[in-house]
Amino acid sequence: MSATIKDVADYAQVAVSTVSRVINNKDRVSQETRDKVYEAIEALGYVRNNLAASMKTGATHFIVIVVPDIRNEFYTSVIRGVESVASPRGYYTLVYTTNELYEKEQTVFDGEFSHLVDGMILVPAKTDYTLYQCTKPTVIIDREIPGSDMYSVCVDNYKGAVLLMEELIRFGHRKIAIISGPLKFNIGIDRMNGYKDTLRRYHIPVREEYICVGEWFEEDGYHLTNQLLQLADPPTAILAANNLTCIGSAECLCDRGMVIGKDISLVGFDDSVVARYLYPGITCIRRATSEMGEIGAEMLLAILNDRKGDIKKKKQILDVELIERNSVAKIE
Amino acid sequence: MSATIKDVADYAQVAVSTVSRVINNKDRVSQETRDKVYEAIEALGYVRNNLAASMKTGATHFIVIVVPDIRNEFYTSVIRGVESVASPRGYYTLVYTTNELYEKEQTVFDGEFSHLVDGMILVPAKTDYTLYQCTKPTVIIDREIPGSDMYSVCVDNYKGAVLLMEELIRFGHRKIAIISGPLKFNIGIDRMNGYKDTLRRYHIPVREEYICVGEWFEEDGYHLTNQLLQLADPPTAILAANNLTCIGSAECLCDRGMVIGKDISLVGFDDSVVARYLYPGITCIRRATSEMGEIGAEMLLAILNDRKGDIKKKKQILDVELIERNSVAKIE
DNA sequence: CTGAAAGCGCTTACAG
DNA sequence: CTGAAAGCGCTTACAG
Repeated sequence: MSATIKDVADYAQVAVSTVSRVINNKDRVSQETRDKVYEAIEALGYVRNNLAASMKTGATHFIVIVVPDIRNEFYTSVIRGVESVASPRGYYTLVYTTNELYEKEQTVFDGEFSHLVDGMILVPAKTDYTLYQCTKPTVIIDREIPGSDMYSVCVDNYKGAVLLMEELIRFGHRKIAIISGPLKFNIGIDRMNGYKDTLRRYHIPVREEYICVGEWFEEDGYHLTNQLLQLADPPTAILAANNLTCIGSAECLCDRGMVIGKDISLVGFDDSVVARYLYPGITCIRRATSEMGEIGAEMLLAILNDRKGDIKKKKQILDVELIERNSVAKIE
Repeated sequence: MSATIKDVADYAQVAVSTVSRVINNKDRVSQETRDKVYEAIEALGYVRNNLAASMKTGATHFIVIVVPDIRNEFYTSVIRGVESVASPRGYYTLVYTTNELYEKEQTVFDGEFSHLVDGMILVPAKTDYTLYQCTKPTVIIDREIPGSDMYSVCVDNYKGAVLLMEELIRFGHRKIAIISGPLKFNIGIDRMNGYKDTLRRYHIPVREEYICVGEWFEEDGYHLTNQLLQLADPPTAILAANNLTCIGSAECLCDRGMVIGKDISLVGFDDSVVARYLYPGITCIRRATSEMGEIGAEMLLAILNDRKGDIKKKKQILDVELIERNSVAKIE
């Protein structure tokens, strides 16, 4: 087994409390004994068991970021953002994937992790977070639970949808469909409202058959697109309300031999490798993903270090931006 | 603070050892006291501090998977594979990203994590792992350190390169370049050997100017492709030896207005979203990524649970497969 | 079947 | 400046 603080103390012929003092740089310790201790540590290859320490101090210096799916580049960007601020501050970031399984999210909240981490950053998959209030400090990313008062950082989803709609309308589209996920969180609700409000503002009738609500997955994008194309009066443009549905939609279009940006128009919420590289490039909304992670981590660390005062706003809303590519055809 | 085993014991009016027995299902405990304990647990919302428990038992039931970059879908697939076998066996999987920073890998090896986890799965970024031998049980994924005797699971890199080369040659190519990463690990060495050996086998001269060695990143793929195209006698086909260099190469080609599969041919090692969706679809080698994670996790759990006998081979080599798409032009 | 006690590897008042 | 002791939340022989 690896050496313990006791081994070091014996080797250096001092008390364990002295060893503890030098490795924690606390109190005054004479240079002489300090040297002896370092020598012992070196000789024994000692590395402190932080977990044992945390039993006394209460702080583990671990934070966990919980995401629904690690293969979605949106989440990995957020993770990178979190790590980039946590690491230099001396916090380890653990990644936990729920794989969209409710039981796994439950696990986190029930506290299995709560002894391991000082706080968490959460991209929730489900909307029921009452239970969640009672555990460690937490910051929510991306999805806001309507009515909750938790710390959170989101983007301006409404504006994103509006920008997309205005772009389509500018190109002459009036038969515009939307493919969205569930209307439970802000991300569903706000984007849908942006869609409908913009139509109304331009006096374009809202047609129920153009509004598709599935889950946020690729397969939903695919089969809802299929469904739209079978309509008697199919849309000329589709707004896919997240990265996966956009990919699924594009896939469906390709499989049917339709050329995006010519035969049909497609715009997406969220940039992605696919949106970027799929010919001819898909016009979409870019939001500050890694920045969401960074800001979320800043908030969490502020809470953990009793600097709540540093947080100007409990709920941050970041701006979004339209990336124009070539997926929108001109309608005469 | 949350309730402890002592709180539960007090509430149920039994000894802490008794509580420990019922939550661990050890020894005989009368149904009556068992009920009392469960009642107390319920009432207090007790959840056991596994970390405290691990101080006595020595087992944390955490494993960590260390990857260089969490945004690379190859790694995330491996992670999914690991999780899918660890989770049902009662192990938590932690993800740790080194972001290609040597110091961070060092950290893991130096043992900061070793008290937290029972074992690790590692996709190494650097080749120097002598130090690494002395910590917790470990399984290496993807990259083999030449000469090491560690547990590992890799793919048949040599065969992959050969399949790609034969495909190009079948289409009439003789001026074939390769873009590779460093020739330190098996993944660099074996693929390069597959490239050269196949050329020789078909009596095609190996031209030094067609052999590009950079890092494994997108930007390397980009600028090495640029370099190749500026040659007096540029290649008609490029073999990009991993997913990122392939993406970078494709990007460069697009930026120069060249049509892949017509003006030039490109094949890649590793499938990816981009290879799949980038018009016209890039022919590449698919390897069993999540399976690598699964097998690695199986091995690690076998070691942790004293079932080393279940491991038939200390070093597993998985097969690869050619995915034909439309990125190879016919040379007359 | 159940309890009292020791100990896992640390930290932190409390003395000196 | 340094040491002895208590305690963090558990588990596990050892008694009874």
